[in-house]
Amino acid sequence: MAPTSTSRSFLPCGSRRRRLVLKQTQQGALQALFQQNPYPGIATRERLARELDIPESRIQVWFQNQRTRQLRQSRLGSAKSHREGPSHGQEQPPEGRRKRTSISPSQTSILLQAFEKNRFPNIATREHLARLTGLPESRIQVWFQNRRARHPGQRRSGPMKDLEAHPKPSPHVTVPGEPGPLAGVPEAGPSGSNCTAQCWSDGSQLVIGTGQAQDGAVLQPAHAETPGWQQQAHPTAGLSAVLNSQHQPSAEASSFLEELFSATDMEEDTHPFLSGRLPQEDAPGPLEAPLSEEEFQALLAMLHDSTWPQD
DNA sequence: CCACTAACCTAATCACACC
DNA sequence: GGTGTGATTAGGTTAGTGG
Repeated sequence: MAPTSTSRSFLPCGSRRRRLVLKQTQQGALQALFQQNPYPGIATRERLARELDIPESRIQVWFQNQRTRQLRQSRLGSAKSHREGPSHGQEQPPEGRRKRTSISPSQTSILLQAFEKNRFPNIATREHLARLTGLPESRIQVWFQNRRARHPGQRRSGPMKDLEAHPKPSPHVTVPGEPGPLAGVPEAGPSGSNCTAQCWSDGSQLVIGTGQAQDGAVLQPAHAETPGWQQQAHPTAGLSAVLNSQHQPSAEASSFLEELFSATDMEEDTHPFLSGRLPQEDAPGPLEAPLSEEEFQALLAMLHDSTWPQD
């Protein structure tokens, strides 16, 4: 792993999820549970999520980080006597995993389009995709991770562009055909030198500040996880059914894809949603203004054509 | 300024569905 | 059994928070 000299120094403000600050009580509860079981299954994580009012994906991340911390600690302390590996000597059988999410062809299509434009979507983009697809943001994130891992250089039609647009020099991997850490991205400098403001008015309207082409993508603020419909993980819930019935390409889809596709070198979306705090947990809300599948596909095709002329 | 840690990443692997 | 892909893991890096 290269030390990422170039790193994501250009990571714009707002490219990450808002950092969660855990309360004492939340910390305590998590710690307590961690002692009992450092590898909680989906059911436990969901329960914790409800009880602590923290998105399940954040709980998952917290446990990941916590395990890392503890391993590191125990290694530093007593370089021995600590078994590594997930088994951790817990007697309880491993809890169930999250139910496999089934992603429909139309959802996949949306994700693929986004992927081809930007392999490293930031939180706002992921949230948007979550809305468009009806999938939880955390699943979108995982989808992109898997996709990047399995289709490193995959570039169906955007030759160079894609490369130059590479949002963020990947920390390590350099794939054949991959731009490598630099990619000549006109980065704006680390300290948000370039983060020209735009406002986000909670509705659906946003005003972009003087963005440059690269930052042209317009994005919504990052709302954290997506609770409501996200009951998907519930063992009893028929996820696919929910998804299929829920996923309806909406007007929102078109506007987002428009943004997505118009930002030719879009790369990492550099739009902060400055204005203070965002509502802590904001469900994406139901998809609105549905389009028919055909309309949506037509729209996609149209957008595709208009933005990938060279293919 | 600096330590801590949430968020994010890759790489490897497991798990499951489908052929 | 092979393939594709979602889920999870370890472990590393980045960047926000708070002392």
